[in-house]
Amino acid sequence: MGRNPEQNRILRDVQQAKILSVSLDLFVKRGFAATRIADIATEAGISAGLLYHYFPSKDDILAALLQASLPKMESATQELEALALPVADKIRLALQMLIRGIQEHTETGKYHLLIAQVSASDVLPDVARTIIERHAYEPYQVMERLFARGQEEGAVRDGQPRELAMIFWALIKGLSIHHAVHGKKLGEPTPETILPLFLK
Amino acid sequence: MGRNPEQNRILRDVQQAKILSVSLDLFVKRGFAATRIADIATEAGISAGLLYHYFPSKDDILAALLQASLPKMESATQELEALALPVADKIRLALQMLIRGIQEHTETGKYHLLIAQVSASDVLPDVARTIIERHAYEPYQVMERLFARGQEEGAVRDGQPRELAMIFWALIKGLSIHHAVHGKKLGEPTPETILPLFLK
DNA sequence: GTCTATATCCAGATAGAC
DNA sequence: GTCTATCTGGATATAGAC
Repeated sequence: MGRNPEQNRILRDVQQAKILSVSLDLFVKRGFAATRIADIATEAGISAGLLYHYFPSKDDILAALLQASLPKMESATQELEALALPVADKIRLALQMLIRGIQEHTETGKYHLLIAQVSASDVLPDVARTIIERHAYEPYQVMERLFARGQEEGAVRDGQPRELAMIFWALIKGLSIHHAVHGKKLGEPTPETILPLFLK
Repeated sequence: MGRNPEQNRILRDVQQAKILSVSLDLFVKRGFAATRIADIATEAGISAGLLYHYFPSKDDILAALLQASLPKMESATQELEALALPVADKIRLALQMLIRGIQEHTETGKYHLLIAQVSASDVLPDVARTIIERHAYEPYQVMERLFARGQEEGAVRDGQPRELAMIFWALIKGLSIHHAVHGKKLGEPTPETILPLFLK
C-alpha cells in the first residue's frame, strides 16, 4: 500500500494546512499562550506526537501563520491602491472587505484579530516579532497615501492623512475585538455608517 | 517590635495595591496567560510564597483588577452623562480623557487595554467573565444616549446612535492596542482629529 | 506517517520555619 | 508577614514501535 512521493507531498500539505487552520482558530479564541498543543492536535484530529512531525514547535506554528498572513494583507492593500478608481470608491471597497472579513469570520478577519492580540504582547517568539515588524508599516502607508490623494480630490475629510490612517486601522482592530467579544449580540456597525466618518 | 492592628491593616493594603499594580502592568504587557506568578512577585519585590498570602490564586488577581476597574469606568461614564453641558462638549471631554489615559499610560488606559485583551479570550476564569458581563454594556448605552441627544441638538453626525456608540468604543480599544504596539513611533492621533468624525 | 509512552521542565500552589 | 523549600500537575517536546 505504498504511496508515491507525490501523494506524500500532498498529504503533508493537507495536514500542515489543517494544523494551521485550527491553530488560527484556537489562538484567536483563547490567545496564543493559553492554547495548548494538545488542543490543536485534538482539534486537527491527530496525535500530539504527529503534530511535531509537521512543526518543530508551537512558536513555529505562530510564525508560519504570520508568515502566511502578513504578506497577503500587504499585497491586498497594494492591489487596492493600484485600482483605477476614484479614491472614495477604493476606501469604500477596503472598508467593505475588511468589515465583511470580520463579521463573517473570514480567514482574513481572523488574521486581523490574531495580529491585534499577538502584536501587543511582549513575549512574542523572536521569529514572530521580526515578521510583524517587517510588514506592519505598509498598510499604514497605503492608507495614508490614499487619504492624501482623497483630500486632493476633495473626497476625504480634513485632517492629517497619517492620523486618519492610524484611526482607520485602529478602528478595524477595535471592530475585530468587538466582534470577537460581543458577536452579533449588540448588533454591528455597517460600512455605510463608518464610511462617512472618513469622507466629506 | 510588634505592630499594632492598624499598622498591619495598612501594610496589608499597601502590599495588595502593589501586587495589583504590577500585575496590571504585566498582564497588559504580556497577556494574562503568559504572565507568571514568579514575575509578579519579583516585580513587586516579594517572594512568590508571600504573594499567596495576599491572593489565593492568579485568577483572583485578575478578578480583583476587573472588580476594581469596571465599576470605576461605569461610574465615570455616568458622571459624564450627568454633567450640565452641551452634548458636543461632553463627547469632547470623554474623548480627551480617554485618549490622554491611553497615551500617558494612566491606570485607566491600562484597564482599557486589559479589558480589550482579556475579554476576547475564551478561557477566562469564571469570576472574571461574570464581572465583565455585568459591566460591559453600560458604557455602550451611555454613549448611545449621548449620541442620540447630540443628534437632537444637531451637534452629532447622522447614523444609528447605537452604531456610533459601537464605533466609538471600538476606536478607543483599537487605539489602546495601537499605542501598546507602536508607542509613539508612528505618532498618535489627537482628539482634535477624532472628534469631528462624530460631530457635524 | 502515525501512534503511545515517556522524559523533562516549569508554573501554580502549599507547608512550615522564622 | 515573610521567606525557602517543596509538591504537584500539566504542557512541551522526544523516542521508539508499528
